Amino acid sequence: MSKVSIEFPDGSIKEFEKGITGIQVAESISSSLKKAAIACSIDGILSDLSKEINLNCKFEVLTTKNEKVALELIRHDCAHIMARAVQEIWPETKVTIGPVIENGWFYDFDRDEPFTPDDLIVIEKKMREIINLKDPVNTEVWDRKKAIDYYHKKNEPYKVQLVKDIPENEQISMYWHGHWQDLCRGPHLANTGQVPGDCFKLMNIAGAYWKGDSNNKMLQRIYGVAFRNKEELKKYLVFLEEAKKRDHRKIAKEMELFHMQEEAPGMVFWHPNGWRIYQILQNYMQKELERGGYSEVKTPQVVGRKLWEDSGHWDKFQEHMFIVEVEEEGIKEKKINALKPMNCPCHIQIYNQGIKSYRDLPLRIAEFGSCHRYEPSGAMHGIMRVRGFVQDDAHIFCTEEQIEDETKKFIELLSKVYQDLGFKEYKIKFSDRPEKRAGSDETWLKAEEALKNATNAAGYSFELNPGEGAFYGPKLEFVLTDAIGRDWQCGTLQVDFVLPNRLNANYIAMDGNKKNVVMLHRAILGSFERFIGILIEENSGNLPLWLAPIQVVVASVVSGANDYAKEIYDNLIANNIRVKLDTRNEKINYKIREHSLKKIPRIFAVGLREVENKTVTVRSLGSNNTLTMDLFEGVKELILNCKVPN
RNA sequence: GCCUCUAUAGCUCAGCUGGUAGAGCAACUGAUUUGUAAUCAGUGGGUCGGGAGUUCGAGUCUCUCUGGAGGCACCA
Repeated sequence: MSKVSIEFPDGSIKEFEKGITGIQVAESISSSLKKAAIACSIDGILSDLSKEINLNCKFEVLTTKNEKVALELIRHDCAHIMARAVQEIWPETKVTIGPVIENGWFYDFDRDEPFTPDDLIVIEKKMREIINLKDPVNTEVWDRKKAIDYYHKKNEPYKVQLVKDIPENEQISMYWHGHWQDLCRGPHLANTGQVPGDCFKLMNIAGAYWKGDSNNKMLQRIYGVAFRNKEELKKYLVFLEEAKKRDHRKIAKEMELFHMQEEAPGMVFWHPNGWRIYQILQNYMQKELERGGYSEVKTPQVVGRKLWEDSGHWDKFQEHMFIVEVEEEGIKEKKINALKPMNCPCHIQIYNQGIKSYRDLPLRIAEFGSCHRYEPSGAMHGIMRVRGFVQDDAHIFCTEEQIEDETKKFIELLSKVYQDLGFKEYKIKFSDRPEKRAGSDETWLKAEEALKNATNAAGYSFELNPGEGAFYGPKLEFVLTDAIGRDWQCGTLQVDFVLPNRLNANYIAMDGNKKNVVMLHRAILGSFERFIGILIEENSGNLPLWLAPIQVVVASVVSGANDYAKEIYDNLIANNIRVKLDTRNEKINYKIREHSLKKIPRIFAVGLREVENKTVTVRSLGSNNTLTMDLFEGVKELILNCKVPN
């Protein structure tokens, strides 16, 4: 009998008899090479191990070296096992797709009855039963027509559609474990028993449109998470619990930052503490913008319909604007206005006052622009996505030649600001032309190239986000994540050749001819609301001193120290420190606990010892140690640490 | 907007299969002068998100509206 040689990832090569099955291979190798999951690669195409091996092939064995792949396979097979479980319990259920995602998988089903949270428990139980069957996995490549007929007979209309959508040059690969069948390109574990039965959990049920299109039927999606072992699963679930504690909506209550209520959905009622943070941020941004060569302006809230029609926003976003109708004297028809959903057309109005020369460019117009958008009810999320918000908006009017330099300057400014605010890492995404757009392809190409080249020239890399650009131009997105890892676009830079043309924003070029100006839309924070939300979650509410609404509490230990405490308080007030005085007749433990829960970064505790020695005992949030220092030194140190970054 | 879930005192939550609401914290009053994450005692506070229905009777069941959560879709 002839032999096959198999190369393992650790470099070793072993010979096996031809015809050996993948499982036999797995069983014959040392446990260090063997992991729960094992897959093989034949001619570079990953396939399952249960297939007989008759060729010389290169194995990819999933050892600890390749944990990532192993985990992918576990999650992938969990999706199949879950779909099988669902169909075994509710045979009328139609299956659709079930990909691996971060931390787990989901599978979309079509079934008339909705799944309930209790059903998840039942499904989980069934999944464990299936795992215990250790059904071997089989795959076969099928002819397209055969597959379509098969799914027709089986009454799986979604699978028929999926097969039809597979490109002509791709194989139709069919997959079985036991008698249960699915359409899948693989790869898979050798048998269902290789999924550790205690390392997955079904998380939640959600609606999702077939093919992601809201015109299609809504399917029922079940999300699950899976890990290599019980400990990792537990770790993940603990992480989720911890992340909930960092939720900005929860912390905002604890710190008394803001509230929202039924009468104004999606609008923020800022309380003194929250408004403090807001103002500190705004003052900081103002200073940075001033230094960056921007001029601040203020434009109207209510603007007539015509301007939005001219800009193209009316056409695309009409239903998402707050419309203000006014009955004007002597005019029969009501005048239709919109609460401004953005600032760009207004800034162009300022630009358009008077004739601009190339010598005026680049012209940077900034506004802390209050905007209102009638967001769909399901889109709103705490203060991260709201209907009334303020952008740190600016538009840079420049020539084509200036795009690169302005992009570079902008990214530098943005990274400085993010650094100052404690964000060392952020994703940059590049979004190019969407399906529905204004402007010619030629214009788009020009804009996309300009933005890409400028970003590259500035030394930054980005990931592609195809088709996600604004309707008037491509954009760079600067993405931060919240406590549970959801992405939020904060900063943005957009190149726009379209709006200046629609709204006649021109300049006189060096050669004396009139030219359309180029407009760069940009924001660093994005909106104060979203950014503050992210800031809270990033820090669990423990803001750096310069951003904290209350920086320090002076707390007396006994009433005999109250006068001294007041003296320190006055001193700090005079030094512009945001300070509170606590001379209540309470134990110092009580005061420490209360102020710590409110996330106040520093506590100055003073008792009779401090009165006598003219000292303060300083406690920093999160530290169990206290430090007694000379009063003068203590105040000096505090003032130094409260300084706004420069 | 769509799917699922959810809404009980200021906050966090309990209230089983329907019999007109409970706890802790907070608040208020009094006592306590206290050394780094809760001092003690007492008092007040809700008609159970709004509306309708079923029922002798609804916080508890049904419908509907509104808000919120998790997704999907959307995101100028």
